[in-house]
Amino acid sequence: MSAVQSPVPVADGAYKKRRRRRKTGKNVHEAEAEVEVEVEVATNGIKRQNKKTKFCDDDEESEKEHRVSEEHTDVNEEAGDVFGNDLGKDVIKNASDGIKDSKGKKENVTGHIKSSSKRHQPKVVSLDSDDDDEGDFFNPKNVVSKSQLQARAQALLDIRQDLPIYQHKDEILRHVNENSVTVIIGETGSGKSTQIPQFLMDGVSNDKRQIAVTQPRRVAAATLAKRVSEEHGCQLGQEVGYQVRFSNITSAKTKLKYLTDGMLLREIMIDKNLSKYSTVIIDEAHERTVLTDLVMGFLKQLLATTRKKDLKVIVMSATLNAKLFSEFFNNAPVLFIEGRMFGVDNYYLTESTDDIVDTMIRAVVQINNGEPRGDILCFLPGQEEIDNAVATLTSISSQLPREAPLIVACPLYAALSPQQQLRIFDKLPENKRKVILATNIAETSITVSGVKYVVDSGLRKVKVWRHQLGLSTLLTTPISKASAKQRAGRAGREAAGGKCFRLYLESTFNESLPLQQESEILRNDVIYPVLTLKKLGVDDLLNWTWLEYPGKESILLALNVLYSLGALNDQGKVTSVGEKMAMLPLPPQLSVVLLTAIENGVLAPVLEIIGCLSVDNLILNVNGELRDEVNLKRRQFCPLGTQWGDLILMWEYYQVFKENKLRNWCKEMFFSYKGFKNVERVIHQLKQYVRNITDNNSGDKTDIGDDEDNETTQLSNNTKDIPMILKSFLKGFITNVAVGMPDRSYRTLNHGDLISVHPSSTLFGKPNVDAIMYIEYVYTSKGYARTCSSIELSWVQEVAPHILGASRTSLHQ
DNA sequence: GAGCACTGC
Repeated sequence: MSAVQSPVPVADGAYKKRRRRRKTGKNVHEAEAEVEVEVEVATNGIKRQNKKTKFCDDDEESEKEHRVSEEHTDVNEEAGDVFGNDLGKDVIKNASDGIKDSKGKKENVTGHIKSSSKRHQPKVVSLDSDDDDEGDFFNPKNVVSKSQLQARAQALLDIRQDLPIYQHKDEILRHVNENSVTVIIGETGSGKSTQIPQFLMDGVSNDKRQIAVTQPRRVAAATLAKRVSEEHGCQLGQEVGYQVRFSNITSAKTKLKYLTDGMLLREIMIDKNLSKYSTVIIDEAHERTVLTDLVMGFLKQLLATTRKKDLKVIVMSATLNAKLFSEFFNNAPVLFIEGRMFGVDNYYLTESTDDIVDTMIRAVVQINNGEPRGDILCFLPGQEEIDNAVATLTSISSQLPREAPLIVACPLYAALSPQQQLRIFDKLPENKRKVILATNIAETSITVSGVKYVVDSGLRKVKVWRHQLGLSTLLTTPISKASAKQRAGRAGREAAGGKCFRLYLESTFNESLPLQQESEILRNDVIYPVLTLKKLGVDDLLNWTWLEYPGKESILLALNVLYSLGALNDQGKVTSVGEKMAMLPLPPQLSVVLLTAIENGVLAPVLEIIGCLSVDNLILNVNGELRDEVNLKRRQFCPLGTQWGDLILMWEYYQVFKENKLRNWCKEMFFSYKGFKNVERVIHQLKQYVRNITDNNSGDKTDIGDDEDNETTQLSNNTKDIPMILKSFLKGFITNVAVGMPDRSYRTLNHGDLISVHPSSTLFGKPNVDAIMYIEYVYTSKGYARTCSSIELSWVQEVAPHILGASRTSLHQ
């Protein structure tokens, strides 16, 4: 069975052009003109084509003008003329495809926000530099004088006042004042994330409480806080600050705080009433991360009870989902704000193909030969496709027509080292054109400047949790319309004339792409959410205020897992172990490991291994000729890891790093220096949590030796007790054991399924061991166990006596 | 026998 579906049949580089037209506020239904579009194809064997296509006004990507009714007027889509003109109908359709579905249903739509000419674009700062040794993204070191700050703020004020949103300050404030929940829909570039919080801050200067603005990503929280502090004319961390994991740049003076939604959830666990906040703004709600969903569920609950009168909630989202949010918060009013994106023309294939990389390359070559200057951003599903495309483009670039710019292909995905990632920001000479081949990382997380052309495969990889099977699979699937739009928008950030080439049929876009991606809470297991709810005393999980109900099966599975981990008792109440697990900033399984390690007296090494597991892309992949050489060099540091597998291997690497902390050593070994620095921060943070936990248990004190010269006997005595370290892990990953079979395969202990050691494991390619324990199971082309350790089967019985007997039968089938 | 998308505490 192939995991890769190719839903977007693609042809060899022939595009149908579809002009997108900017609306002017006149009758938008006026024109259906025909234009001749010439598409010149220059690769070998591809014909030159002339295509006639429609010039139509079904405007998905271009700037929109949202006209809306007087406040609280019910808008019926069928009755567009409540607006007094044809626009009304279109506004609703554009404003939210969700609303489009609800024919005849009522919507509260308020506000009218117009456009103006200049654009607002906060400076993009690369935070991924390998030189960043500091824990904080931004931390003001050199204090600037008050007058300098104010001069800067005054300069920025001109830009701010030119934003469309600025003209509607009073209107926005009025709606927020009159409603406990307001939904604000705004496109990229509308300035909603920077301006609305400031409006509120100016409006409630006598309130001692804070305004919180949540973001799904840490970098976004930090970047926004920095920008807004400048606009506000203060030092970052004074009136305006931010708080994310590992950095809290706030002070007693802070009125406006940007934070990640995970951070706010943590604050909810400490103070259910969020009493220090007057207003909570949920930004980027359309991304529908698990954490954002949970926060919204809690806010709804809070508004229904204790904070009914004095808490203001604002949900901010891109154009989709207005209906979902509005209905969830008891038909809260919806405000629309116009964005500042330039129009992007979309092109589609006229014929389908099954080789996405090949088609991508043809498209790039075609653009390079025929289109004016401007970088090309390509979206591909994964690393493999990107590496292939980069290799091909690099090899053919010298054979391209001399008059065309020279193609410089740059890969971009998370597993690349920071240095490699930074290549996308290089300035190139006139005669070269940058072609960035990226995963989804370029859709939201990394913004590249200079992009004028986007080539979109229409695919992405998604991790899908199958609760029936209890495992996750990594699937290549079609993106959603919302995603397609977001990707296309990357060509319209800086100038007009951007183009997006979609490597699928227009009918595929219209008819088969889903409106938006399935939310994360439906795709993932809900072990962490369920534990969080239990910790907060929610007993009736099935009837909790879920923004989207994850399903009974999924919840029951989570309850089962939590029960077997000891987090819940027979009655489904959270145990003292469960309480601790909920507070630890770790996945529940790793929390169990950590707590077990305390009992087993192997806390120090286990903490270090958990630290390594918590950091992504620590040990980088090496491709090509270097691979064997690097593997050989790495091996000299890990005599134990070679024998015991990946967990111990990581630990040995970390020991070497800890000794000298050499940047060059990391570079040579293809380890991420920055990653190891992050491991240190995780360990440091976890030690603080462990100290809190053990302090609360009087008499059961564990010295965790936070600093080097304070290492106690408990730490140093047992560090080489590998079996005890691995047994601690086994406690949390007892379900992830596979037994070595005589035919060199492995079969899982609980179901007897076939499983393979992932090629990235040190155990890969070695003779079978007695049994393996793995941290993660992924199904791609087949079932793979990642991060494997060699264990003895007898340990399973030792750690969890009930497991082995029960599963014998399935093994011998 | 040969390969993982992206976040968050």
